[in-house]
Amino acid sequence: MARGARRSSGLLDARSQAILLAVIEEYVTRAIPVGSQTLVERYLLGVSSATVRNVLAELEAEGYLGHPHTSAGRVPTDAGYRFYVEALVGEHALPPVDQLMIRHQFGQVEFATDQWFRLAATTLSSVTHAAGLATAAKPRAARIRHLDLVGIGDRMASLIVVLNEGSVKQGLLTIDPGTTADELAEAAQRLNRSCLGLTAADFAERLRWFEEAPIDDPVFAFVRRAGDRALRILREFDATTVEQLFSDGLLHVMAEPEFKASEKLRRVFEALENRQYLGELIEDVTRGGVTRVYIGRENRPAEMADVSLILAPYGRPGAAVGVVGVLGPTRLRYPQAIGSVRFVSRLMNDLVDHLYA
Amino acid sequence: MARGARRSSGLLDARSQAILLAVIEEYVTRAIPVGSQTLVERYLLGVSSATVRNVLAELEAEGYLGHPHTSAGRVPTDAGYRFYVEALVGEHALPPVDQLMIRHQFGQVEFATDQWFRLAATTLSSVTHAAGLATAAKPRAARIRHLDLVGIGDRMASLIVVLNEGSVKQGLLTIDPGTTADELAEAAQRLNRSCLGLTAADFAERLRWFEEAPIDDPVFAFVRRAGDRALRILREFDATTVEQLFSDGLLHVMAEPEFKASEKLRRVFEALENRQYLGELIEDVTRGGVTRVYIGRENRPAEMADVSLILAPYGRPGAAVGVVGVLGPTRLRYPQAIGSVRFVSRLMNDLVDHLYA
DNA sequence: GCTGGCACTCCACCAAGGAGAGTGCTAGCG
DNA sequence: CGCTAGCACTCTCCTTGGTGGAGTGCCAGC
Repeated sequence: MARGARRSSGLLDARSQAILLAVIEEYVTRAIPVGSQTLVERYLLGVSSATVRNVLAELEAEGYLGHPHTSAGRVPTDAGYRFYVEALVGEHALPPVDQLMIRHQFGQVEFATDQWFRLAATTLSSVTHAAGLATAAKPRAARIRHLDLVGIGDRMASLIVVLNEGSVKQGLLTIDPGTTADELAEAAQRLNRSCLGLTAADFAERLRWFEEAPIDDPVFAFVRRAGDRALRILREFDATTVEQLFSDGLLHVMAEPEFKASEKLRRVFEALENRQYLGELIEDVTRGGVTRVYIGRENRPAEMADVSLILAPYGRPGAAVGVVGVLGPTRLRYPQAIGSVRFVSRLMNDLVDHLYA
Repeated sequence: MARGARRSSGLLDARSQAILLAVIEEYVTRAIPVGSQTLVERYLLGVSSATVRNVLAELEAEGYLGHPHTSAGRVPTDAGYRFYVEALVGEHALPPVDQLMIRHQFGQVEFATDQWFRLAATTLSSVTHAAGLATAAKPRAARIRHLDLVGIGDRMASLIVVLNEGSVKQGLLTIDPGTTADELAEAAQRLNRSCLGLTAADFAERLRWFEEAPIDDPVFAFVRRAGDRALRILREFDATTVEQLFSDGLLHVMAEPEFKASEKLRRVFEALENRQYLGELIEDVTRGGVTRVYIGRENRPAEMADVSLILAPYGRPGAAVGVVGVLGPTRLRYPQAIGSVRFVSRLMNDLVDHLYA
């Protein structure tokens, strides 16, 4: 029997696909289980509701649709969404007007690196009506581009570390009262000469070499101390998987009917807060170098079973990489969301490229 | 009639106060309206439930208690909490063990200014089980302490601006390809010489003075451009009321029974997101210089009618000030929360003081 | 002025029942 | 042989009505 053969192969004929598509789009917009009647009325399928019911039953057997209870309409399963994303729709480009608006906004912060990531999160959130996520671009191993020492008050100095990808870190350092600005500058210069372009590992080596130098020079002792502090900053930076995560619009998700009046979303937030899983995903995505979609239970943590994530990498694989994306209910406008995420990731790519051009 | 006189004066005798206290503490811990029976059973008041009922009726007439419906127990009103905070309990100091733990945590980030604020928010959140808030210390008018220019790639330079209170801002700048590190350093030095300690207004003046200098010197033109960029950074900094707001533990609030399954909290978040009202409060608190408690409807925006805020200033009024605090349901453990907030604000004070010692 | 007693009120909870939506199945049609 | 019309069935949702219980307000008596 042809039908049996098709079922086991997992392929769907055109009509089944059309109906699956209709179910998903209907469910995504209305958030209520969809029945055969509705489909016939709204999607002009040219067949009767009974026929549609037969097809729906098949789609359910294949695992693409589910049933909240016996006499309810159909709801897409994670597998249904997966098929939808991969075979049925792919990606929708952002409307040109949105593209223009977003480009404009990014244009305004072109020279303020620290705002890029925040803006990426905000933009994605407002365009997709889901939560927007963005991590700062982070190199696998930071290199020092520049060091500076600035006196703050009488017994404190601020150690400023500029990393190769352009981000700036800062730490405090105690100094002897009476240390002059010139002495600080001198110390900074010495450090700069000896540590430019070094990673934490190399820098540690270099400092060990310092260690063997004579101790009696007070400036030298200070240089060593500042070096230690810089090394610590560097190591802390390397150690964190997700340096900074910006998120915006978690409220949007909160407003979705499936999360109204429910404990679920709180769990999701909690899972997000500890960064563990997100860190892994980001690792995944940056390593893979392509946009990834994680639907519902495809997320390992149980708390994330009701949300989907779309993540895209940006940056230069050799130098520094980050991730942008959205988080929303599994009932997500995937084509639009994927398009938006990829658009923003390309924009971020361009911005980061400028830094290395 | 003495009772009538007392009622109009708004003063309460010892027993009424004891009962009001009992109602509030009971309600704060159990989150269910409290009846006369419960009070007699749990608080050993030495009188019968009927007497308690009479007192409760008086307290309600005075406006300290409310009634969800005719046959329900009593619930404190905002005025009730207000009286409780001002006349009945005041502030509870944090348990020494918590103090020690918090001091320890702050000790670990003593030299990483950018982590102070985040830690303050996190700490307050975990100690009070409400949302913790903290703004970075911000001077009324920023002054430049130090400028630096660092080449990034071939046609970009990072402009680093260290402000007087120690925070570091950063912006990008295009440069002519082939500009050497020495030229950048030279430009930075020139800027430093002429703008040290200036506010945005003074700096603008100085730059105007630059304007009139001969244009043909290419380094000079660049210095001018970098100056403009620095000025913009300075002005942006001055313009924002709340430079950075760290919050943590909004989840705690979400878990409270009054917000479970309700739209209310989402509104609160939204009201928080636009920073308008919070900015005003912070202005209030820093100007007043003392810890303030805003209970329920005392908050102007209607969305905030169900939450209370406790905010305390820290920093040096002349130099830089910030705010720490908590946000929770009106049903809050005020004494503990106030104590915690003030403790953390004192800690932050000490930290900031180090910068100016 | 306090207390015990009592009638009253109102919510929370549960069960019953009807409307509605949607299904699965079957017989019949082209 | 696939599609369709019809129909019985199922399950949710909503409304309705009834009950128990918690808590109040008031009154008479100590």
